[in-house]
Amino acid sequence: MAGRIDRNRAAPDMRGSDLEELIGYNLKRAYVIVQADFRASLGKDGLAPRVFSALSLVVQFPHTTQSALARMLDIERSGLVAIVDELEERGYLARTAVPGDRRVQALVPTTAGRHAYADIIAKVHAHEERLFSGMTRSERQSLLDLLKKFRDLEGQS
Amino acid sequence: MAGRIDRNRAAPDMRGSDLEELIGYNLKRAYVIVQADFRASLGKDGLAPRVFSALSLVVQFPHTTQSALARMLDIERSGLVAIVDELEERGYLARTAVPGDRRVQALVPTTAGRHAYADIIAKVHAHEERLFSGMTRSERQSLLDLLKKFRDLEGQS
DNA sequence: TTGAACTGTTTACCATAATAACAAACTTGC
DNA sequence: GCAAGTTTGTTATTATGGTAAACAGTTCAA
Repeated sequence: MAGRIDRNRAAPDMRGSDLEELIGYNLKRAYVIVQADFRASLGKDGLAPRVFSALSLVVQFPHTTQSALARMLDIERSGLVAIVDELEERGYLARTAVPGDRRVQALVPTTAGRHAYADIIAKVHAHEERLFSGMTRSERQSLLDLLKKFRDLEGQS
Repeated sequence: MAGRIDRNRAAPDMRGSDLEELIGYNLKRAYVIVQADFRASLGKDGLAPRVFSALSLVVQFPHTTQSALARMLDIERSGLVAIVDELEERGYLARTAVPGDRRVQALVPTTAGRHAYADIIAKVHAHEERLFSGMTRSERQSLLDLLKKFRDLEGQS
């Protein structure tokens, strides 16, 4: 144990490092964990997080346009095309013509889409329940509230 | 205002949606905001977040190997090669031979690397200070603590 | 001493996203 | 009414960040 290079297989302890005290770094690490578990929970052929979030909004706010959806998700509308394509291919929504404006196509969930969403949101809730089971209800609520507060403060881009 | 499709340019209000109550979704949105501001704070030719985090650990834990560093950052060691290459090209660290094991190359920060890191960490602290200025000191500490607690619980992958 | 394991590395690949350009459709100012 | 500007959905291109598989050289353990 003298003068040897540390060659442990376990992750070395970084406690007290600058990194560990940065919110940004911890946010990223936490996000990676949650995202990986989300995917695992929805299975190999499950919806990717971004596709899920689009479906969620289409189910809860039917007849929104792609542009409006992109603004809600805060992504470019060009990026939404592939997401909507996938949801349409899965039969979860339809692009429907809007009388009065031939540019836009309102996004309408199908019955299958609403049913699939009900199943999926249940799995997602179970995933968060399991993943955060080591934290108390009030700790989870605090975390959620703090994240929302931060987004409210900085989100008016 | 009757029967018309919502065509506002501003981001529609998603308050009360399922998405807004998911920790994972809020985590991601917060992460995207912080990461974008991080990059903006370090400028066009500044270090990317992952390169910064590698430099941080090399400065604070000199003579670690690439494998150990990859475990600390929880990324694949193949992915670390390009990061270490960049830091070496910038003259911030050196790969040095380790007597007794010709496989490993200990990562040692240069004097320039330590000075650069001091500058950069100051900018990073200023960035977080500015970004979270809408939250009280104790709110920020709570957020940090909750994120660390979550990582501690789930991090033993 | 032979087989297993570890290190750094390259190559290939995948996922997520932004940017730029475009045609079609709509709106506005005159 | 009409020209100029704007919005919508779309494609193509590019950047980024990461994993997986394979490999040669080296070390370790039975």
